[in-house]
Amino acid sequence: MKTYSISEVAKELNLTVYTLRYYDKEGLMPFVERTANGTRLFKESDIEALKVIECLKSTGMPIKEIKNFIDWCADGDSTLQQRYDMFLERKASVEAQIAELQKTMELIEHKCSYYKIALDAGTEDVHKQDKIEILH
Amino acid sequence: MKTYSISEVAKELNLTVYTLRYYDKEGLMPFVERTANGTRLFKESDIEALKVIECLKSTGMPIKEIKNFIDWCADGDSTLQQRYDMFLERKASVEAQIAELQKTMELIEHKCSYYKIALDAGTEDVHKQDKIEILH
DNA sequence: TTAATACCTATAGTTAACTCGAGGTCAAGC
DNA sequence: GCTTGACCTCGAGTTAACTATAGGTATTAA
Repeated sequence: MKTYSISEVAKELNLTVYTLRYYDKEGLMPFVERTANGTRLFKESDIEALKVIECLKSTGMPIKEIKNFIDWCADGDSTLQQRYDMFLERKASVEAQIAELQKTMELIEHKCSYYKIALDAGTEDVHKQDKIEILH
Repeated sequence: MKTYSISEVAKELNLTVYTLRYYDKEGLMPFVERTANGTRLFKESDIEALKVIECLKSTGMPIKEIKNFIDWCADGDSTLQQRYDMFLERKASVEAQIAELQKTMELIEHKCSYYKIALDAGTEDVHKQDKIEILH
């Protein structure tokens, strides 16, 4: 079975080898095997697992909680409920984050048009008839 | 003109007074006036400005960059272009973040249904005919 | 055979964004 | 007059997630 070195995996996942070793130290990669002298050998399935870890990280989940999930995976079927609940919770969290970003986007777009108008006029004074605001 | 104390503003914006003082120390609130003995007096417009700061923060912008923007605001019309460009850049960044979260959401939803099926079956083995994966 | 290169561990340092404690001022209420 | 509570500054401490360094081993290339 084909295996990959830590630097190959780092390149593939756009991480540094430092980061991967850090994740390992934090217990996120207990499944990665080693050679007799200690060098990590990543399997294809390990890379897939790391992609799931990256996915969880991109939802803003802290590493310690991701470790809980990894531990549950090793515990087998008795933790199916926890894992299901975790993903439902992640789903709700991501939905909330998207909603928040969309709300943020409204203000940003308002600022874009505000500054477009000011720039075309050459001065912010063009907005003086708006309710007074110091910072737009 | 009505003014607000730091704790009133903290409550309104869901921040702590520590955080507000920290922002001030970092130069995000040069416009907030003080009483003779040093107590901050927040105007309505200061609160509006802080909402813009919170908006920028929620786009992931670091405090030091937000400070640049605040400085530009104090510099007047000569910085209109920078401020416009900054908001265009924020807009692009937020769009990218939403797109990223939507991609994340796909995997999360896949995991939700994966675990729903496993949970109903009572075992993860129900997915054994899928391509072999260690971590789902 | 030696020199470069990729790997390893352990440990220390960095950065951002808070968070808190000590020590002090000041206005209001008893 | 004295206590309480909100405010202040300054500086130290915290936390997460890296990031880097030192010192060492093993494989490969000339």
